[in-house]
Amino acid sequence: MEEKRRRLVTLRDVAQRAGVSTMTASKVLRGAGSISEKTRQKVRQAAEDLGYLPNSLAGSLSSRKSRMVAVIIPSIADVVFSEVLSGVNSVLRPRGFQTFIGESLFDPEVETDLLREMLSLRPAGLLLNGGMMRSPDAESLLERRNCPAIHLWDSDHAEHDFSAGLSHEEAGRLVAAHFLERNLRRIAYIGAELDRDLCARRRYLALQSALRARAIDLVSVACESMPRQAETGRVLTEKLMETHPQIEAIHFLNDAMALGGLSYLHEAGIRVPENVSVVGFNGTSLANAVRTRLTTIDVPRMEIGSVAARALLQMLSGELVDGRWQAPLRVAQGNTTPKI
Amino acid sequence: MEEKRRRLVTLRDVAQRAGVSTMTASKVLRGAGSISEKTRQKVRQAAEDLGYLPNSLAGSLSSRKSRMVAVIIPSIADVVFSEVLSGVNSVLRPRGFQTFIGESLFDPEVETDLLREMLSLRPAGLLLNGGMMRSPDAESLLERRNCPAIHLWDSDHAEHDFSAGLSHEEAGRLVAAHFLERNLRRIAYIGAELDRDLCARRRYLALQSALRARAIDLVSVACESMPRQAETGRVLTEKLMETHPQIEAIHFLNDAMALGGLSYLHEAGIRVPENVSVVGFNGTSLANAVRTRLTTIDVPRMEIGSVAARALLQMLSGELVDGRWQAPLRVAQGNTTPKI
DNA sequence: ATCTTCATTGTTATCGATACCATCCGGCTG
DNA sequence: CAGCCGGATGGTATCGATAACAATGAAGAT
Repeated sequence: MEEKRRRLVTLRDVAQRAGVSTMTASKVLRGAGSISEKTRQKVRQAAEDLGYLPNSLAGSLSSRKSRMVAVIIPSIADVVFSEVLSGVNSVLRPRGFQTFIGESLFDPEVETDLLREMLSLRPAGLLLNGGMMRSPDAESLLERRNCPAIHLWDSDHAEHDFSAGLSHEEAGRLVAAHFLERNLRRIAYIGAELDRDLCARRRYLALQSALRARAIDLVSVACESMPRQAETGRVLTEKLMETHPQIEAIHFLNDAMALGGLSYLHEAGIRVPENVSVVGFNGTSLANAVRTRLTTIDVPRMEIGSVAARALLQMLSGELVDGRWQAPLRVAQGNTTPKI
Repeated sequence: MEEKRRRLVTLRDVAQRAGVSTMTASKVLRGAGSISEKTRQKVRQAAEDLGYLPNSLAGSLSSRKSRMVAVIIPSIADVVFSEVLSGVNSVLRPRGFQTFIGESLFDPEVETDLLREMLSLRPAGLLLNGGMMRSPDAESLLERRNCPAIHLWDSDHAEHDFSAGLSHEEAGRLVAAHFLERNLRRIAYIGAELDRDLCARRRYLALQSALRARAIDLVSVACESMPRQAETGRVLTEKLMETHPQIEAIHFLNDAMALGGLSYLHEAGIRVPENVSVVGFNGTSLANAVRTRLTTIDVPRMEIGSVAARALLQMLSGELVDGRWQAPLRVAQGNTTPKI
């Protein structure tokens, strides 16, 4: 234990061993400035001999540059966001950037705290999940930031410097169109935590208003306090079918909830899609794994992440990126809605 | 853009505005030392007026302490690890620690790079996923670290300062016992990427050796290059049933692959569990969501994360934690294996 | 009235790097 | 041969905080 607390090797130690100044050693190890090949060798050798590990706290403080990128997403355990994250990582990691992940759990307070802590580390860039309530404190932190900020997941509103995501309104309309084309009229929506997830809410509202344009009322069964998981989908579907036995089609907040719903429908002897059609959202690998291939909206999650990351890199290299990138959306027809 | 590059407010600015020394301001904002209430007020007011955001790079450099914890897991997009991560976060976040996440993708090279970069940030602690190949460079980096390190996911071997995980050997034995109790004799294993995921491999080997003790040969169908997902499970199950049509039971690497397998069996008209029994691994929410409740091994993933995080906190506060924590395992009987 | 004493506040050095600029020196130009 | 040039190197200040200790001053003790 005592041994572990020993002072780590510093650049100065390396320089001394190589018989050069710290400045020279610094340049060699960063690959900056012009240094003779002989000196480079010496320094590199010394660094290796001593097992030198640079201290990037010191480096970043001094140069006022860092290779850390802060990312705030609602939930790590939700496949949807973790896949966006994978996309981000796949671009940033190979370029030597570290991503710093914060989990807001859809809570604006937590998000504000995270933002404060992360900005304290003076990251090179900021990736934020869109579609959340944002506290005034958070807004003011964002204004004071001195790094590019990119908005993920939501491209309906262009906030910050760049947005990469999908149009949740379009997604809602796509579902409406899908149902209408199939002459389904008695339609329901099942969701959860809509008070906090503004993106999901926007999909819901878009579906609702598209239906209302055809004089159709959308039945909604949502629970703010239950998790957005299969079990919740199951429970809410049961509740829906009891109160509205004549329903013909259900759109779920996500695929997991849709699967839960399917499982209830099956047990209740309700046939899909003959009696009830089901549409999920996300196009997760689940959707195809089950016996009944779920009709859902495919979202290119990895791509959203990688596009956002690339935009960030461009901004860091000085190019003035601006605007937004909108992911292409499509209905992936499974066999939980009738084919036409 | 120009505006964003302005110098941020420093502690000195705050101190000047409050009419005190930087040291005093520092103490107030950290809540250290003894400072009069009047001065505290002044400093806090000044900090708020200016929108002061501490620079933790400078703070950590100076105090040689940080509140960053580095975590390296194989994959963020895999629910299994992301749930462990959520457990970690749930403990560390409320205590003001930042987790720094690296994704190794089961690649030792990547892991080594990550380790180097993360240690460069001088984290307060290190959480590593067990059961991976580790390069010699990585080993030497680990030896030179000056922070506590904790092993996640694997508790068969106690490495580093503490391990929190499960016994993969026990898991393998549990599955063997489950099959044997049900008089299943023609048994197969389906997995992927076993060359890199040593934990999964250990489960497989434990199953194999437990069966061999009863003179039973385990049939194995594994593919190193395919992802450990539903689709792979489906494909490999098809392959298995073609070559070994007489098989009675299959254990899959994880629940997702098991679901893929179930979906194939169903389509091929093979009845579960009458003709073939299926056991997954993990106890993910999927397992219960589908019509056929999957028999699987329940692993308390969140708890593994939170136990590890608590152990880390204890070590940071000076208590000499040592040893390991082993997660309780149990077979969750679904209806993909016969009841007894 | 003088000396402690303790709470409060300030001074200086340092953490480990990089930025910026000065210096050195061998070779080339005129 | 002086003067200039540019590649190679080093010196010093600085980044923005904290550690360690010194200094201040008012209250209480003798």
